[in-house]
Formats: sequence, C-alpha cells, structure tokens
Amino acid sequence: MALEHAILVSLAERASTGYDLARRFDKSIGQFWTATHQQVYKVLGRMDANGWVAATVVAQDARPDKKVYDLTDTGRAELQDWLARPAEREATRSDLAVKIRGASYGDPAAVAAEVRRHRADHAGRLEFYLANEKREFPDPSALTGHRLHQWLVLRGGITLERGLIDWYDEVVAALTPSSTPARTSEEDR
Amino acid sequence: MALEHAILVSLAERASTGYDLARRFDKSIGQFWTATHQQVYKVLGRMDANGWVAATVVAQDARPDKKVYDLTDTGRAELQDWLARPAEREATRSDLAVKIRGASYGDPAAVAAEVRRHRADHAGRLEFYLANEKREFPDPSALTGHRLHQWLVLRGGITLERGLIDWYDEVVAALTPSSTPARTSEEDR
DNA sequence: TGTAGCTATGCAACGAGTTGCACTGCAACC
DNA sequence: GGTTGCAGTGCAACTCGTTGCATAGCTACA
Repeated sequence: MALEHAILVSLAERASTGYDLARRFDKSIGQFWTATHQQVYKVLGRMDANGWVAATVVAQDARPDKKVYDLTDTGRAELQDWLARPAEREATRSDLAVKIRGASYGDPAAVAAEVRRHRADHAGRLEFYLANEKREFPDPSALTGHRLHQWLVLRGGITLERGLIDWYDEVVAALTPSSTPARTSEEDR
Repeated sequence: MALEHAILVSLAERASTGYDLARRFDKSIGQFWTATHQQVYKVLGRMDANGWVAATVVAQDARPDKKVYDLTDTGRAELQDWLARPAEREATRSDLAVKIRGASYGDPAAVAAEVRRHRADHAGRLEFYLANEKREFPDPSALTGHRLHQWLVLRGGITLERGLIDWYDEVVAALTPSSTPARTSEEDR
C-alpha cells in the first residue's frame, strides 16, 4: 500500500504513461520513492482494475502506441483519503551502517574506503539537488500550492544528503588512522 | 540478502537466541535495520541450513528451552566477505515525503499536523539516542575497535534525526499560514 | 480466579518489490 | 551495415518482509 499513492500524487500533477511515470520515479519523485517500470506497470494495472485510474490509448507515428493514465474521481477520492490517514514512521535500512558497525570483523580500512565512495556519491546527488533548486525554484518565498510542496520535498532531500555527508566525514575521520592514533584493531574476541 | 548480514554482525558481537536478536533489532541495531521475530527465525533457519551459524539448545527452569546461535567459521568468513563487497546505495522511501508533495490534493493543514506528529516522534528518538550516547560512550575519544564502530553508527542516527527534525520544522513553518501569508490553496487545477 | 504480559519458537499466507526476459520499431552513431 | 539507445508495454519467477495465528508455561496484578 505505498507505490499506489505515490503514483496517485504523480498522476494528480500530470496525466502520464507508465513509461513516463517510471522515468519520473528515477528523478524528482524518486527522491523519496523509487520504482522500476515493471513495478509501475503492474501497480497501474491493479489501479485500473480498482477504478482509480483510467487509460486513453494514444497512437503515435514513429513510436509505439501509448496508454496515458489519468485519475478518476474514485482515484482522487482515494488520494484525499490517504492524505488524511496517519503515515507510519518508515524504517531506515542501511547496509552501509551495518557494515560500519561490523567493521572490526573485517578490514576497517576497506569499510572506510566504501564510506568514502558513498560520500562522493551523495555529494554528487546534493549538487544535483542544489542545481535543481536554483533552476526550478529561484524565488522560494513566492511559492504557493503544489509548487511550494515540491520545493519542500526537495529541501528535505538537500537536508538529508547534507546530514549523510557530515556523518560519512565523521566516520572516515574516525576509521582512518592518521595523526590521531584512533587504532582500528584485531584485538577483539 | 540483507538481514542475514545484520544478523551475522549481531552474532559476532554476542551469541544469542532468535528471541534476543529480535529484541536487539528493536533497539541499537534496529536503528538502521529492523526485523520482526518471525523474520529473524526464518532467516536464522536458513543460515543454519547454510552452515553460517550453529545452535546450542539450552534448558532453563521456569522458562522454555532456548536455542543459542553462534557464528561458525563459514559464517565468519561470509561476514568478512560481505564487508569487503561494495554496498548498494539504499533507496530512501518516505510516505510522509510523498504526502508533503501531494498536500495540495488534500488538506495541507492536516498534512502539516501529520508532519508535526512525526517531528515529535523523531525528537523523542533523538533524545533517546543522546541519552544512550551519554550513558554508553561517555568518552568517545578513547574508543577503539567495535565500540568505536558502534558509537559511529549511533552518531549517524543522531545526525539523521537532527536533519529530519530541521526539515520537518521547515515544512511546518511553510505549511502553517501565520503572519507570513504562505497561503496553501485550492486554486490549482 | 481471571487476565495480561513476558520468554521462547515457529508456520502459513500474503503483499511488495526485484530480476530477468520478450517484443516492436525508429534514430543516431561508427 | 551493425550496434547502441530510446520509447513503449508487459509477463514470470523469485526474494524479502509483514500479518496473523498457534503453542506453552511462568509471573504479576486486580
């Protein structure tokens, strides 16, 4: 009970094909929800069966036909209903954090290298978000309605990426034996 | 291919029963990985079949018998191997973020209330982490080995909770019409 | 005396998401 | 002329995790 609603929000913003939705889940929406195209098509089929969305087949030249989905009234009602229902706190799951915790049972230097790699990845993502913000929302104080809400979610991405980067820096500093002799060792067990 | 390794790390720290593991996944480890007891027992069974762990049945009085699991050499080797393998970037999934994005298709004030609720929840969690830190790691600069690594993960929890709280505050401020007329409205579509 | 709660283990059914594959046809590059 | 890439839709099999249920005996409280 999850991707459904992300799709509802996405379709409320703009009627789209499954293909297009899948691409959008790689970008803006994908910030806090991802989905492969297979998953999107599957769920879209179910939503269609439930009457939440309806498709219009559009013929194209030099391209395969496409099915443009849009919300039905039922879908719009469901979206409103879902928005009013309390949201569960989502479980954070991080392989990398588990690796950091277990570093002494392997090679802590290798784990540090891995953290550095993720740090670079998230730094790239942060820059991407910041560029987006500059381009899409040059004057945040003037925003209202769904544009304001989109910007707020982007702000969340930015804040969280910054937090991750700070944390990774702390971890790398602690795991890298430099001037400070924060020795990572074999002596346990 | 995930809970397995969290369990390996957990058992490397201390041999435990499934019941005990499940409880620990509600606490410290559960910070970045959660699991219900059913899931733990299931995976533990598979790991046993794979020869990663081995159980010793311990009889207790006034309590049911318990099976204490410990790592085998194969399990320890797998753990080392996994630590050396690169970790995927984990997909963040947040219902709440999707709700924020879709706020204008329902009642933005209700969404703001929901964000406030989550804010309080995370503030509580942050306090819990900070209390843990004070109690368990009074002198971080002296830490080495697995205690250092445990502390680093706790630091991650603290950093991320702070980030979330900051973000939620930003969202609540933007969604709450106060002196600044950041009107959330019906006028779209 | 009854009920709730803890320790302790586990099965069965389901739902969500991933991985791999299949098919069509155009455009662009080498 | 062949490969790569994009647009477009979809099925099948699988894994991971959740929900609901079952069992059993002890302790503590009302």
